[in-house]
Amino acid sequence: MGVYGKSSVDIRTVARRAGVSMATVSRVMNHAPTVDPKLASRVLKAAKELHYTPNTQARALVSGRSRLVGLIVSEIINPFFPELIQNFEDATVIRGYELLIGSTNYSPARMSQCVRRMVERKVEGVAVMTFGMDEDLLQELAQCGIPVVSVGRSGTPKLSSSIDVDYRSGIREAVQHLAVMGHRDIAFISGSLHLNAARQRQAAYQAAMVQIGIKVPAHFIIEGDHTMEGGFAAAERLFSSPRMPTAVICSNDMTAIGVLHSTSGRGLRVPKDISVVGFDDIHMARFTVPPLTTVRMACSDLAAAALDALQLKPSGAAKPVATTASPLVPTRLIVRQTTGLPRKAKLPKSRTRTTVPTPQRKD
Amino acid sequence: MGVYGKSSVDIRTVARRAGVSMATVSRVMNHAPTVDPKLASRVLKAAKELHYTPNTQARALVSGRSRLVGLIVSEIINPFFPELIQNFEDATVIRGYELLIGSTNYSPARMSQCVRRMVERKVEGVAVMTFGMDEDLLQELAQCGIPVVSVGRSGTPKLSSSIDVDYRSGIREAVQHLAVMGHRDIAFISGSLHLNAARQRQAAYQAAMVQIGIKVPAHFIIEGDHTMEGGFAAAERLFSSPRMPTAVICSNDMTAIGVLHSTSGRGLRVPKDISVVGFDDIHMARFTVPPLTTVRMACSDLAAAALDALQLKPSGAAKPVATTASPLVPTRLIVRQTTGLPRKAKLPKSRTRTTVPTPQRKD
DNA sequence: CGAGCTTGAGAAAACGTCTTCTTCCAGAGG
DNA sequence: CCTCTGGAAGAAGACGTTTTCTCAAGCTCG
Repeated sequence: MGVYGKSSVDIRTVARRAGVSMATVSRVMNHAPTVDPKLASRVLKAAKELHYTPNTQARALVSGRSRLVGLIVSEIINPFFPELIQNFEDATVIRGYELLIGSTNYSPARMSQCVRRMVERKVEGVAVMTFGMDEDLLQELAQCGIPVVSVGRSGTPKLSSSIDVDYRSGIREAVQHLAVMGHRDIAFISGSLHLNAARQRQAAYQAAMVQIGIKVPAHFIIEGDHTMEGGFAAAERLFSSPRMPTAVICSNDMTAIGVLHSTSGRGLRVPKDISVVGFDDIHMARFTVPPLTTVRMACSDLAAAALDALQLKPSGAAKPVATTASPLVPTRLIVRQTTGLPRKAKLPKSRTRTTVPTPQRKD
Repeated sequence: MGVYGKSSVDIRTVARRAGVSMATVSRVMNHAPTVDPKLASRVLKAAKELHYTPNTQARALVSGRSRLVGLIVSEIINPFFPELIQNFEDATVIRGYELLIGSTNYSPARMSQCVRRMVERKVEGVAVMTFGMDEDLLQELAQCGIPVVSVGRSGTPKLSSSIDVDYRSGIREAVQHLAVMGHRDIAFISGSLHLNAARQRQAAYQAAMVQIGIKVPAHFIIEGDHTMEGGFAAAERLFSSPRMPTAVICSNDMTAIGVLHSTSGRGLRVPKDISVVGFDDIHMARFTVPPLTTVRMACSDLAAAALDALQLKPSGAAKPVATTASPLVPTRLIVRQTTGLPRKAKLPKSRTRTTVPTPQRKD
C-alpha cells in the first residue's frame, strides 16, 4: 500500500506460507479450540517469520467489537487525572481492552468532539470521569447503544450507570481530626458548584460540621475551581477576611497546593498558624512543603468499579477478572504534616509536639 | 449489531433516505468537490436526521489510513508527561489526526506491548517521547513502515527522525544566573544516566561550569531518577556530605520538588541556605513553596516539531498547519524564588533583598 | 446539428478479517 | 461392508467504506 515497505503481510500470506486456508489461520490466531496443535504450531511459526500482526480495524469491522473503551476526563494537566488514567489503563488492559482518552478542557465544543470521536471509533463503553458533563451528550452516547458510566449521577437511563464515592466518611474523618485538636473555625474551599462532585464534597463538609455541632459562618465557605490558581485566589480572599479560620479543608489537593502557595507568600506557617487538608491524595501530596494531610480516594477501586459497570464482555485471551465492584468507593484520611494544633489551643499545656496523632493512618 | 439499539445506520441507509447512491453519500461526507450542492444538502440533511456517523474502522480499512498517531511516554503519573500529552493532543487534532497513547512505565514488557498496539492499530507515525527506549523496538516499527520520531537520537535510519532540544543554552543561563550571585559550589542532580536526555542535561551543566571556570568536585554530581523520590534521596545524600553546596541544579522539576521536600524536612531555608533550580517548567513549578526557578522547555514546540517530522499527510478537512519545525527546541531560564544570594555572600553589603534580579524573565 | 468535452452520479470491486456453512475424512456401530 | 457421527479444515459471504470505472446527460464549438 504505502510507498515504503510491504506492509501487505496479511492473513492470506500467512495461510499460503503455512499451507493452510485463511480460516485456519484466523482460528489459530483467536485460540479456537478445534484446531490440530501440529497445524497450529506450523501457522504460528509462519506468522512469526512473516512478522504478521492482525489488522485491528478489519477485525473490529467484521466482529463489530472494537475492543476499545473510552475515558473522558476534564483535563490532563491536573495531576489527579493522570493517576486516574493510569489506573484505568491498567484495568482495561487486564480486561483485554484498550483505552481511548479524551479531555474536555471544560469546553463544550471539545466535549461534543470527544463524544463524536468515541462514537466514530465504536467504543464499547465510555467512562465519564469529568466533573460536570452535558447531559445531552451522554444521551447521545446512549442512543448509539454505547454503555456509559459516570460518577455521582445515580438514577439514569438503562444503558448508563453510575458509581458513587463515599465522600462523607473521609471528609468527616478530616473534620473530626481537626476538631479533636481544638479547631473550631474550619473553612472550606469548594470546587465549581455547578459540578456535581464539588457539591457533594461541600455537602459532606457541611454535614460533618453540623454533626459535631459547629455552625459555619457563610464567609467560611468559598468557591474555588479545583485548580491551583483557584485555590490560591480563594485563600487570598479567605485570609484577608476579618475573622481568620484556623483550618481550611479543600475540595481537592490542587486547591490545597494553591492555598499552601498563598500561606507561604503571606508568611503564614503551616500548620502552626493554619492547618490545611486536601482531598484525593495525589502522588504529589507527599511532596508538598510541608507534606499534605489529605483524604485519599482509591482510584484503582474507582476504575475497577467503572469498568465493571460497563459490563464489557471479556476477551478470549484475557483471564476473567474478579469483579470487585463495590457500590461505593471508599475514602479515608491520611494524616501528614499540614495539620496541627490551632494557634491559641485551649487544650494541652505541653506544646512540645505540634502534630498530634489522632485518627492517624500513616502511609 | 449489538443486542441493544439499531446502530446499523450505515451509508446505505443514508443513501436510500436521500435517494442517491452510496458513492454520492461518501463523496459528500468527504467534501468531494464534484457534487451538486443541492444534492449535497439533501444528503447532509438525511445524515443528520439519521444521526449518521461514518464508521472509522471501515474507512481506515479501505483507505489504509488510520488517522492515528502514536505517542509513547515513560509514565503518565509524572506531571511533565501530561503537559506534553496535552500539547501533542492539540497538535494532532489540528492536523486532523487522533492520538493513541502508550506508557511504558519503564518496563520492557510494556514497551513491546506498546509497540505492538501501535502496529496493530496501524498508526501512521509514532513519537517516542520516553526517556530511554529499546532500539530494537524502534527498528521493528520502522520495519512495519511506520515513521518514528524520537528526541535526542540523531543519525537514525531513513524512516525515523529525531528532534533535538537545546539543553545547553537554558542550563547555561541557570549556571550563570547562580554564578552572578556569587555561587561557586553548584551541585547537579541528574536523571538515570543510561537515559540519553539525562546525559545530555548533565553534559550541558558540566560544559557551562567549565565555561565559567569552576571545577566541579565529583561528589557534587549525584544520580537521581527524575522522580520526586529520587530527588529526595539524592538531596539527602548531598546534604549529608562534608561540604555542602550553596546551590543545586536538578535535571527536572520533579527532582527539584523532591529536593525541596528534603530541605524542608531538614530545616534548610530556600533560597537563604540553598538555591534550587529545576528543569522543564511544569505547571506545578509556579506553585511549589517557594515557587521554583527553572528552565523552561516549550512543549508545544516539541510537539509541533515531532509531528512535522512524521510528515503526516494532511487530512481533507484539516487546514494546512504552518510548519513551525524548528530543528532545535529552545529552552530558557525562568527566575522565581528558589534562587538567591548564597549564605556567605562576598559581594554586596546591603542584604535587604534576598532575590537578585539577574537574567530575569518573569512570567 | 453533431462530435467531443465536462460534469455528476451509479455500480462494483477492493480492504483484511471473522464466521457460517460445507465438505471431507476417519472411526465406530450396526 | 455400509452408514452414521463427529471433528477438522476449506470456501465463501458478510462488515461499512472508499474509489475506480462506467455511463448518461448537458455543454460548447465547429
